[in-house]
Amino acid sequence: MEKDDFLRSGHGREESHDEMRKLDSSHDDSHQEHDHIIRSKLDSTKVEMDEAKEENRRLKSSLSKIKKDFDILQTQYNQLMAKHNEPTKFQSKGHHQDKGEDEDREKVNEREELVSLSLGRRLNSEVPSGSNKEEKNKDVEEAEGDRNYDDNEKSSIQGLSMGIEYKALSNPNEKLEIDHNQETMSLEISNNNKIRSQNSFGFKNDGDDHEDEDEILPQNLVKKTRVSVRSRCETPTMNDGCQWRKYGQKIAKGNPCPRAYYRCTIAASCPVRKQVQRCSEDMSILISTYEGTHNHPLPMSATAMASATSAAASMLLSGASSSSSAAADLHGLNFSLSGNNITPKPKTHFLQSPSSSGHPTVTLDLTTSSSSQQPFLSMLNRFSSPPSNVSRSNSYPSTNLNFSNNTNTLMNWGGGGNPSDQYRAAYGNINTHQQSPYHKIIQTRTAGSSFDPFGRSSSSHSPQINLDHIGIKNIISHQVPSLPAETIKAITTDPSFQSALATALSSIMGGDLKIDHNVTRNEAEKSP
DNA sequence: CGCGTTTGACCGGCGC
DNA sequence: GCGCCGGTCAAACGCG
Repeated sequence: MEKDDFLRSGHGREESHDEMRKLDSSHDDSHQEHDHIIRSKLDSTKVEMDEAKEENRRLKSSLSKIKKDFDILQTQYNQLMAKHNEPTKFQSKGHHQDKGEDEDREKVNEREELVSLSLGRRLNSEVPSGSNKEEKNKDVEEAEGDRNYDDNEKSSIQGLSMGIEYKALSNPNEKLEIDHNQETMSLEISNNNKIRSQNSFGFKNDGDDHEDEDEILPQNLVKKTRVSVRSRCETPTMNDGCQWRKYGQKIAKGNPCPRAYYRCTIAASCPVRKQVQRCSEDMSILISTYEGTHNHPLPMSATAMASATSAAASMLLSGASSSSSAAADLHGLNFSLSGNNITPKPKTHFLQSPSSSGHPTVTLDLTTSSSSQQPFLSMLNRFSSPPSNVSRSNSYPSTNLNFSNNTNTLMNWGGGGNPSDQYRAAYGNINTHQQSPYHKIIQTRTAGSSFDPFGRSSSSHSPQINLDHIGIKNIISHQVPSLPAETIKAITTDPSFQSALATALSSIMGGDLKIDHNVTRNEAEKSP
């Protein structure tokens, strides 16, 4: 039936063309021509039917994979929930090193092997100085509770946890095929703070678990963690779809270009700040640095960047941050990691960038030219508002979503064409109940409520899985260990991580319909 | 007139 | 304690 809808929706225009032609032919009274037309029409329809069948088959297999993944995650989630219901099991152990503790540790490790993009950082100042294990358990419990926090409570737990609706790619390694754009990107992570982390992949940064027990208070990290995006951008600012108000400008030392300070104005109480500065070495490079967590739903046009930055931040927190220097490829993103306390910065201009201020900073470097980086950037652009040089009255974000049918992979937003057509392709299908292959996904996503790509899902009823609860838990403290590059690569190339990130991006893009429709105004940001 | 930007003043952290 | 620097504030200003 989907196939029929597909055929009807996809080829209606052709049919009407043929109708016209039919009329013309009847005018000529040429039966031969008429037969020929019908035959050719039959042929083309046949071909299209075959294509539709093929498409259908692909989608079916994708669906089954998704189902399978979902079952697995569901099981794991249930296991976690069960474990969380027995908190004493972990808490009462303290520093004792007995066999039971080892068992618990194994369980924790087992649990942490699950897919997660936990970016949670908490402002709670009552973080006990107890054992790491206790803190870890507490983290899990708090993460569990995050979903239920209201806004007030959120303010005290400004996590970067990504509440991600489960909508996995059928294949984590599937590339996001998106048409090309002018900008390219890679990801670079630097960390100016001394950070030690333990992550879900079963490694620790070094053996000094017992030294430096005085960890950085989470609130410090919340305040200081930043995600910096470097992009080649001719316009004064890179439009990320969010709404910003400039509140200051400063000439930073070492860079003749002024640094502009923006704050998010979508919500009055939104703590998110952004700094925009041109790179002194290459004026065509724009460095946008984001800090904080949106405490409100974002327009779809802003979610791509927000999710990208949150994903990058997750890497920072998941141990990748505390690395020396490494690089990896993540769904077309080049993740290169650096900790400037350990190794020379791979790019000197970082010293002049806003990330040099001592904050743990994740930098998304969109400036390196790599075809594999195109998809992600295209994604950002696709969901961004028109350039800021368009008239402000017309600066509502254009959603260039295209869930067109002629896709070879599950995640294909390509197709180009004019944005309104793409919008129709994406939403028209939904409104007219002509199911695009992604209709169900969109519906599922729409069923959920708002989503904060920087932070957490604000819905507790939607069929979302906050990956906070199913995997990586990180403990960040003062010391920057030197994580082997292989380890970092292992993180970023981990299929689970890739899949989670891709899922995050895809779910955000596919699912913020509700949010987007609620957004009544989203001006393109003005140039500083 | 309202809203956003500009820009000098101010504040706090950090290093010496 | 002092100076430097990054970051923020808020009055003045400009624009639609």
